[in-house]
This record gives sequence, C-alpha cells and structure tokens, in this order.
Amino acid sequence: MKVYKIPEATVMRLSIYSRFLHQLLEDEVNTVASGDIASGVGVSSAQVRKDLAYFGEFGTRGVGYKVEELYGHLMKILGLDQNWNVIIIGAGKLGSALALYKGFEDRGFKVTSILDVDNKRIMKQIGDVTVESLDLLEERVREQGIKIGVVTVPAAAAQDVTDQLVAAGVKAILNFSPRVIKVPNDVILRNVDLSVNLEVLSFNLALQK
Amino acid sequence: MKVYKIPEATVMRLSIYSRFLHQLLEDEVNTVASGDIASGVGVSSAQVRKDLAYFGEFGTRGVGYKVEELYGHLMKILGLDQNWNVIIIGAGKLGSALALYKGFEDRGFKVTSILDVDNKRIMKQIGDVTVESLDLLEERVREQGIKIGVVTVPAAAAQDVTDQLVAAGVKAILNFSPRVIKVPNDVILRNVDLSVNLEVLSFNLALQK
DNA sequence: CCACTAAAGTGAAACTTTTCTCGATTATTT
DNA sequence: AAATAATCGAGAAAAGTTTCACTTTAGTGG
Repeated sequence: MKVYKIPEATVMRLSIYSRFLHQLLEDEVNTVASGDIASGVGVSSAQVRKDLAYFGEFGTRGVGYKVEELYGHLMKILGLDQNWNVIIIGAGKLGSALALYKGFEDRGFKVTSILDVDNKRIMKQIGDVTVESLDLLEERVREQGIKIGVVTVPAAAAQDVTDQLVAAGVKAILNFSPRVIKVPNDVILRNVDLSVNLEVLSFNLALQK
Repeated sequence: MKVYKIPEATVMRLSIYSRFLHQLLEDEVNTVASGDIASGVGVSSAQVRKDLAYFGEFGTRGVGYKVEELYGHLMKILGLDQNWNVIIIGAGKLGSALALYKGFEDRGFKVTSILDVDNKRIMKQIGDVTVESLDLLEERVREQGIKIGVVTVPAAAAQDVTDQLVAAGVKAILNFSPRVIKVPNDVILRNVDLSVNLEVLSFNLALQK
C-alpha cells in the first residue's frame, strides 16, 4: 500500500470520522460498519472505506470495525497520539477566543504562548497563559518545542509575523488573517478565511434567487 | 456558457481574487493580467482564467483585465453587491469574536442579532448589538430579513439550534461547532471546523517525521 | 460442516478539476 | 503598414477524486 499522496479531503474526513468514533466510544458501541460511519457524518460508505484503505486494513469483512481499535488507528494517523504545543500570534478577540477554545485541548493541542505587539494586550491573562511581547517569539518556540503557529493578526502584519514564525523554526501555520501569505516549501500552511466562508454562502444565496 | 455547477473551490478563489483586486484598486492599478492575479494569490494563470470563464468574458486579449471592472463583476457574482444581515447563535468567546470581526463588515455582512440561552450572557453588549434570548430567534430573523445564520454553540446544542434557524427561515448556515449537522436540501451549509484544520497540520507534521 | 448473509477491500469506471497548448485578438514598435 | 509581443479564451489532455460493482472473508444458523 502506497502512502504517497493522501488527498487533503481524506485527511479532513478522517478527523471527522475520529470524532464520530469518539462519540460511539462514549455510547459504549463496540463495532461499527462503514455504512454507520457514513450516515453518521454524511458521506458514502465507499468513501469511508477508500479513505481508510490509504492506511491499511482495519476492519473485518462481514463484521465491520472495532470502534476502539479504529479510533486508535485514526488518532495515530492524525498525529494525535502526542500533544502539540501551539503558539498564537495576535491576542485580539479572535486569538483570545482560539486560545480558550476547548476543542483544541480535547484533541491534544495546548496553547502555551500568546504573543502580541500591542502593549495594552501584553500581560493580559488568557486562560492560564499570559500575553507576552512578540520579541519573545524565538525564545518561546525553542523552549516549548513549538511546531505549530496560529496567526490571528491584521492582514497587514500577517506576512511579517509568518516570516518570524518560520525563522523561529515553526513548521506548520494556521492563518486566520484574510491575506494570502507565502511560506517556504517545507512549512505547512493552512488558511481559515472567515470572510471567504461567508462569501461562499452569499454566492450560493445570490445564485438561487 | 453554462453556469450549471460551479466548483466550490472556484468560488473560494473568486473571493480571494476580489480581495486582491481591492488591494490593486487602492494602489490605483488600472489593468491586471491573469498572471499577475495568479502570482498575487498563489495559483496558476490558467486557473484564474478558467475560474473567470465560468461567468463570462471579462478581459481583453493581449491586454488583461480592467481592475475596477473585474472587481465589480466579482463582487456581483459573489452576491456582495448587497448587504447581508447575519445572526449569530452563541455569544461565547468565538461568537463574540466573530461579531466584532472587521472582515465581515468590510465585505457587506452585518451582524444584527446575537442570541444565547445563557442568562449570564443575555443583555451583554457586543459592539453595538445586545445579546438577546434564543427565544427571539424567529422574530429577529423575520424583522431583520436574515438569510444567514452563524452557529457558535457547543457541539451538543448545534443540531437543535440549526433546526431552529431553519424553522425560522434562514437559508444559509455557517457552522463553527465541531459536530456534523444536517439541514434540508434547500439550506446551504458550510462548516468551519477549527480542530479539523489543526489536525490536518498535525497529520502532515506527523507524516514528515 | 455447509449454505447464507453482511460487510470490508479493491480495481475499474465515471466524474471533476486542473493544467496544457494554441489560436485569436489587441496594442506597440519599427 | 507590417511585424512583434502580450495575453485572453477555449478545447484537449492530464491528473485527481469519488462512485460503482464485484470479490473475498468472517460469522451465523440450520
């Protein structure tokens, strides 16, 4: 089985499957068929099986998958069998909300640093992290072994902050700013553009009128 | 030219192109080639032309596109030649951050209602909107002509809140809760799953190790 | 222990999206 | 006025993704 290139859509679905399995675990369900997962998350059963097939054979023909076992596999595949320290740059409303977002902690992401340039925000307490100066970026990344950075600064500052994260050795960046930013090839970038998402809705609404 | 089915990826890129064009407008650039847009937002020039081709012929061969004109077309296509009133359900950190998010206002999305079930949040002031009881959902949707709802409630409440939005006549939903929710066919749904995004990063980091 | 049923796994087909290539058109230069 | 350069638009090709249909295997009931 070749694991050359996994479609990003597959990875996103795996993440969703894993959360669905977690629900099943809590309900003490032991086995689950691809069709159950499929109807639970709104895809086809063939899709579920194809997605899993990239990584191995986890099921038993005629029976299905053991929930706990498959869940373990998925968490491992997603790299969630470990904890990740995360740094957030930008302590505005969005950065603060993300820092306090329970969904991250539940999945093994721990926000260990929040930095900002604005003196009014520095020293502010967010959860159990204190906002610090952006000058400490490199130091915090190094001492906390941070691989993942989250950018929640205004568009104008996004590229600059990203460059600093890259220079400090961060390997993956989640960008919430509404600006296209560039990173070297060996750094993984994902954009969560809140406006784009609303605009896709707007487009579809305008279309059906 | 058939406008039967536009890929969602195309719509998302149009949104990004339009913001890039807005920058050019501010810099008083008059014309732009598909290649300029392409390198500005990190796609291929053929991709830009194909995306635009779904909607018409906006350029001049040998020359390029008039920035202002193309910008106007894109805004129209995206349904941003009008303002949209938006209701947010869930006045927690994330809901509050979104309500105050400047990027929405800039693009014609106005948050006119924020509702919650929690009495501790009701009456709170967020920007110039006061948090109100979820009981007012139908009333506010009706009187404010709301088509777009944003769900920022905990996973357990997401489906229930969504059903209420649908019942009230909302036609498009942006779901931030980490739960797969179901809507009728005629309602447009988009999910912004913050954890999924981090997990895609985690997957790729784990892969390259 | 054999027939039957359920469901995973898989190769091929269908479909979708992106990239390539090239003819057409416009502006510019000589 | 003709040659040249730039760049769009579109059909074809390529690549990628999803769905289909079938084969295989494990468990179950007679």
